[in-house]
Amino acid sequence: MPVAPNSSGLPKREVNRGAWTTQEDRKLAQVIEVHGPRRWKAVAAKAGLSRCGKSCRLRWLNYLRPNIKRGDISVQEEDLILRLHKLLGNRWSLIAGRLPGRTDNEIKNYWNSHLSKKIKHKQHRGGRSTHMQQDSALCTDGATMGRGCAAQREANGMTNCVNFTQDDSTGKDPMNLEWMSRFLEMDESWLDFL
DNA sequence: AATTTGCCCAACCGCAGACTC
DNA sequence: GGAGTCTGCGGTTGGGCAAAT
Repeated sequence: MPVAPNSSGLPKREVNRGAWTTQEDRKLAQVIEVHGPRRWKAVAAKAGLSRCGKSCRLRWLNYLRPNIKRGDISVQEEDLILRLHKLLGNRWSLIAGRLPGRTDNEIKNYWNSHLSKKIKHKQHRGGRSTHMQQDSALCTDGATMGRGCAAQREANGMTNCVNFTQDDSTGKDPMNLEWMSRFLEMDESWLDFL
């Protein structure tokens, strides 16, 4: 009975899974240093790792990439996440793109473990006037809204006023959190139209 | 001290769009 | 234009750990 290939094309049995070892990290970092962070399948092969390309990419983006900030999300960052989520929905990569050094995975985890609970808790205590509550009114369930809600807004041309790209996700973006925070304050006005 | 429960986060999976031939 | 491959994204899972019992 042949082993069914996974999405990377490699037989499941031959692919290493689970936590990365420091040795694997080192090998991956070395290859990326030489060949750059692209052609992930080739990177995995060159590094001699029994990992699929996707796994290598994820490891690089979420852990090995330079300028990564880990843990200790500040109050300012948290506020920014809340505001951006209100505008963009579960578009974690876009939100992460506005938070230098933060990854989409980290923000997604932070949202799911901290902020979504905060919002629920706040909602439970009554009142629907804060922007956090508006958020849940816009997108009833953060976990299921996903691309749909944000895509809907894109279809309505609502993201035109906020031209987000991910090119600056490495932290080179000159825009700082304070600027973005102030911008979002202004931008909230369009929510009244919803 | 042992077991259970709940939380956090790294990693995986499936899908869709972009790219290449 | 179409098929195959690659890349990026968001949702979900499961292992490890700490707190609670």
